[in-house]
Amino acid sequence: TVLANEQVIDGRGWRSNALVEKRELAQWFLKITDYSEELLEALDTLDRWPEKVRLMQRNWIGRSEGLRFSFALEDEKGAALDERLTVYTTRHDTIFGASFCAVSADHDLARKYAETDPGLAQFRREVAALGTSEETIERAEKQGYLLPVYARHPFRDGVRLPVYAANFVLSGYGEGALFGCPAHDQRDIEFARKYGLPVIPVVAPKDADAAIFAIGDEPFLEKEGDQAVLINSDFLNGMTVPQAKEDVARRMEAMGIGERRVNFRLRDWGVSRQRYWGCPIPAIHCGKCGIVPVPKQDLPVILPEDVTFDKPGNPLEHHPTWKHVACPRCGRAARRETDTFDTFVDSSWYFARFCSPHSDVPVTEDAAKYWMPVDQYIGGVEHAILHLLYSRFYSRAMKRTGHFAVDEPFASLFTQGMVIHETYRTEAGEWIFPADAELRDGRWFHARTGEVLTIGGVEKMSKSKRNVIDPEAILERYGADTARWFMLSDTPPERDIEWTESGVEGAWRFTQRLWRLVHDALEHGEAGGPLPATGEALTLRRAAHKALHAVTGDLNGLRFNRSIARIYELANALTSALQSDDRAPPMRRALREAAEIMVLMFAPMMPHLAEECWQVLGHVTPVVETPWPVADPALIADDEVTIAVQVNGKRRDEVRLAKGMEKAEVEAIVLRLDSVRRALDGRLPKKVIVVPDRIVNIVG
RNA sequence: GCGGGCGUGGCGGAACGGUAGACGCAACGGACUUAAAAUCCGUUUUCCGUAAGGAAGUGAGGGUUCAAGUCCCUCCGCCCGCACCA
Repeated sequence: TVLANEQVIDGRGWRSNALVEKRELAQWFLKITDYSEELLEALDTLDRWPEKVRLMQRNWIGRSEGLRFSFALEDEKGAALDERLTVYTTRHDTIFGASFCAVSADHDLARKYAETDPGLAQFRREVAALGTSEETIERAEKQGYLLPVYARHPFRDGVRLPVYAANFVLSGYGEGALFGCPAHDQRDIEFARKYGLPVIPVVAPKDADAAIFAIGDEPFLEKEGDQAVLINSDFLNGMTVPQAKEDVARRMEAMGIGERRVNFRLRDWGVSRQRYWGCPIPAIHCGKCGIVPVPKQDLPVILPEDVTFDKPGNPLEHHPTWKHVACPRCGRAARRETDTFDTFVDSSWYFARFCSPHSDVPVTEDAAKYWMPVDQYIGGVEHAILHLLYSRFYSRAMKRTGHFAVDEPFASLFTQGMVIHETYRTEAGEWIFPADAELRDGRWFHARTGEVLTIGGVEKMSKSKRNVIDPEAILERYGADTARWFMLSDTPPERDIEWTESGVEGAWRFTQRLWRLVHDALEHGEAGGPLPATGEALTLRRAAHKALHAVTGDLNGLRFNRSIARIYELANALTSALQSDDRAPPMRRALREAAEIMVLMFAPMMPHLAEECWQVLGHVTPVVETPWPVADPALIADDEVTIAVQVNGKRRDEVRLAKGMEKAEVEAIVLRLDSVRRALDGRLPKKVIVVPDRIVNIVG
C-alpha cells in the first residue's frame, strides 16, 4: 500500500515496518498544503500544548522565505534556447558564487534529455532505485550527470553554469531545481569538490581580507555576530547578507525573471490506501465523463463482505462485481474507485461526531459549537505530526464547508509516555517473553528450557522483541485497580514507565493494606462525635486535610505520581494513629474521617476498590456520585512551623516557632542558639536574613 | 548537521531560588511463627567518629545571590525529533 510521508519512519512503514520504496502512481491527496500558513501561525495560539509538539509541527511544515527565479539556457555551442530553468533559493545573496545548477532526476529537463541519452536514462533509474531510508541517503555519495545545456548567469554576461541532474535534488521541494554555491553550502561544496567546480567565496567575516579569503572543504556559514559582508560580488560588495538579498530580489523582479516566494516543506496528504479495511474513496471513473463523485444519496459507499484475501494486493480490486458500476452522470459502464481512505482520515474528525453521536447527519454544528474544542486531549507523542496535524487541518477544512465550529480541535494537549520493559534473549539470539524468563540467584534463565538469558535494554514494548506483558494475566492475578495504581504511581505521566514485577507486587500489597486500613478504621472509628481539638487526633485530622489539599492540586495538574505519594503518607499517618492508645471520641471521629477522605482520594485511580471500601464504611451512594471533598483551610495551615537555621548558607539547626512570628523576634531567638554561636565561632553576625516561616540565614 | 529535552542514592523518582533525597521499590536488622510467606517496627547518600558531631554531595568547571539541583556561561554524556528542504 501507499503511505503519506508523515507515516514513513526511518524508511519504513510506521505500522507494518515494511521497507518503503518510491514509485510513481496516480493517488488521491487532500490538499493540506492550502493550510500551511494557517496551520503554522495558529501554533502560537496553542499555549496549552507542549512546546516540543508545536516545534515538531513547525519544523514539519517548514516555512522558508526565498526567491524563485529563472535562468536563460543555452546549448553547448552557446546558442540560446527557448526554455528557461526555474530554481528556488533562500540565498540569492550568493548568486555571484554560483558555479553550477542541478535538477532532480524527475525534472522535465532530465526526462527530456534521457530520451536520447541512454547514460542519463540509466542514471535516472539508479536514482529512483535508491531507498528512502536516512541511512541510504546519508551513505549515498552526491552524484551528478552533466546535461547538454548551460545556464546563463543573470548578472554576468558570458558566464555560464553547467547543469546537472543530481541525486540530492528533491523533486518535491521548491522547483526541483537549484543553483549551487559551493563556498556557502555543505552539500554544494561536496558536489563541487567531486566534480572540480569553482569555489568562489562571496560572503566573508567583516574583517577578513577579501583578496585572500579562501574556502577549504568546509563552507563558510555566517554565524550570528559575524557581521559578514559580500565580497567578489560586483554591485553587492560590502553589503550585509539581508541587504544583498533585498537588492538581488528587487533587480530580478525588475528584470521580470524572479519573484519572492514562501515555500513549505509540508506536502499534500496522500490518503489513498490499497487495502480493504477502510472507507472507500467515493469516486467513479468513467471513460467518457472522467472522475465523477458518488452522488450524495448513494453515500456511504459500503464495502462488500464477500472478499477474499488469498491474493496479494487490494481485495476490492480482485472482487468480481463490486467495482463495476454505471456512471452516475452518463449511465455507461464505469469503474468504482477501489482505493480506501487512510485510517487517519477517520481519526481526524471522530471528536466532531462524538458531539452528536445519535444524529442522522455526520456532524451537527450546534453540538460541535457547544462541546468543542476538546478541553484536555491526551495521547502519545508519536502522534505529534500525524493525527495532531491532520486533525488540525481537518477541523479547518470542515469549518470552511460549514460542518464544524472551531479551527483548533484540542485546546490543551498532554503527551504521555509509553510502557517499556526489559528485553531477554537466548544465546542463539532468540527473544524471550518476560513470562518465560525466571530470575534465580541474580541470573536470568528460560523458565522451561533452563537456558541462560542475557538481559537487553529497557525498550518500548514490541511484538518483535517480545518484551510484552499479557494484560489478561495481570488482570487475572492482580486486578485492574492494581495495574492502574502501579502505572500511575512511579513515574510522571509524560515519561516512559518501566513495567516491573516488583513494582506491580508493591502496588498489589498496597491495595491489601488499604482494605485492612479501612476495616480497622471502621472498627476503631466513628462517624459522629466531638471534633478533635488537640493531640494525636488533631494531628491525624490535619494530615488528612493537608493530604486532600495536596492531592486535589496534584490531580488537577496530572501529577498522579505525587498524588499517590500523598496517599501513602496519609495511609502511614492512619496506621500510626491506629496504633495509638487514644480511643477517645475525638480520635474515633478523626480515624473515620481520615479513612473516608483516603478512599475518596484514591477512587479516581482505583475505582473498584474505592467503591468496595466506601460500602464497607456504610455508604449507600456510590463514590462516583459523591462529590470530591473539600479540605478545611483552617486545618491546612499549622500554627507552628519549623524554621531552618543557616549560618553562611549552611544548615546548622532548626527551630519550631509560632507561625507568623515577627522577624526581629525570630532573629533574637535564633542568635541565642548554641549551634549558631558555635558556627559563628566568636564572629559577630554581619547580616541576618529572615524569610518568614521558612528559613533564617546568618551571615557572619 | 539543525532543533529540543534531560543528567539527583542500588533503582523509579520528590524538592514556589530557602532544611536535597518526599513517597515507593530493593536491601539489611528486629518482632510474630515450629518454619516460611504475609504482616508490623526500624535502618538505609557517601566519608570520618562508639557517640555527640563534623565534612563532602544533585554530570564537570566557572559565575550571579545572604542562599543554587533550580538562574547565567563553557564543556562532557545520554535521549528524542527532523534530516541532502536549496
